[in-house]
Amino acid sequence: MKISKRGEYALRALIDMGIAHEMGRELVQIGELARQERLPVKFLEQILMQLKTAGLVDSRRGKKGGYFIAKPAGLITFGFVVRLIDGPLAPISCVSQTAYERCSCPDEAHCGLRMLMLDVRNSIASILDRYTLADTVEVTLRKMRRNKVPLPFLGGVLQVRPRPGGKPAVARSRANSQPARRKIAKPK
Amino acid sequence: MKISKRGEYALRALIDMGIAHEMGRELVQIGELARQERLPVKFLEQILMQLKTAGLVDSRRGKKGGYFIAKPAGLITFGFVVRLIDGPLAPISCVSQTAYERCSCPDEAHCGLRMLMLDVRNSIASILDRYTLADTVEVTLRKMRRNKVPLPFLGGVLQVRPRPGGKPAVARSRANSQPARRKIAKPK
DNA sequence: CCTGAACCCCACTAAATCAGTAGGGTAACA
DNA sequence: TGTTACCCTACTGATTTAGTGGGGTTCAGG
Repeated sequence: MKISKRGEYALRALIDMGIAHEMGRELVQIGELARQERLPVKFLEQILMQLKTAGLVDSRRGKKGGYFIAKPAGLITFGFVVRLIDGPLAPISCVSQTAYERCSCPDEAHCGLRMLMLDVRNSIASILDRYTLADTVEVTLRKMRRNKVPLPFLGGVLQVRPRPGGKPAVARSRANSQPARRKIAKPK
Repeated sequence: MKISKRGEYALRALIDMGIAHEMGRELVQIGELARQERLPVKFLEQILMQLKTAGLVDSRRGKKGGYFIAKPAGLITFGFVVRLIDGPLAPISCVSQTAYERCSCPDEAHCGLRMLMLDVRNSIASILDRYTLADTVEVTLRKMRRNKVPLPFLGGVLQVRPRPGGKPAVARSRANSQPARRKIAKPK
């Protein structure tokens, strides 16, 4: 039931970019993302390309370039990203809603495994399709502030100037565009 | 988030053996399982070996041999089987309860992805660790009876004899002359 | 106009996993 | 003693994974 490293890195990078945006940084360079999450630059580059093609991320080239999320964090669900990188959420494809495929069992309507796996897939999807990047960014930042750990993407940030037509820079508005629908469970 | 074919086949075979047991068949031959689920015999054989080593299944050799579940179906959880064949349920290993492994992120306690994936893993585990083979067998049989579809593994311990001569029978007339003395175990 | 930082775009690959095949060996029943 | 069905090991082709490598293009700043 694992997701791939590729998927994991994609999600980490997106969360980082979401946090950066919330901190007033609209551009993040790939090197900084890679350093923050301690993962290989060139691999991350591939992944960001994929996210860009999918419209989740955009970038600016040139000397002061970088990446940024291409739409409001409240509109990016984890389900979308995981499906994009790792394919369907369903444990077996005969219960997938987005990529159904018939399986080898003789009678799908009376397949006990199918009933069970449908439960599992619904349970996964109900989490991953409900939570957005905004939710996670908000929870993460709140927790960091409460525990007084240094926030990322603060150091030497003064070169923030969006291209004309870009989204205006916003300085730490905790108010979320999309209200969180559920609370993320606290780790033990 | 897929489980492997191997895992899927293992679960199918176990469910079949559970049904067979419920129908009064204590032994099921591998060929019958493979035919029922339409999957390669030799591959299934490997899988059953693995289940046997794990103590889920036992077997009898020789001419009237076969496989059977080695303990009450109510004690076999899907979580156990999936973990056995496919490894941990957790989407990323830093939220696995049974096979925790540190990930590359700088601060696990404030990792947004981790919080989310912990939710996912708990949600999966709560289903897979709660449901047993007995539950699924019961639900499946009830549904089959309600919809009046022919039940598999009828015919008690008697088995359909193959055509003498070695070649498999062309027609699949599995008409059972014996009125099935079905030992219907009452659903709880 | 030049330089260098940063994104863009392929190609490639070592290792692992997957999904089986193949081919005997051994126990038990008739 | 022969057949049937389980037991065991090895192997393999295809695919996926997790990256590397190496240039090319764009753009700010001097």
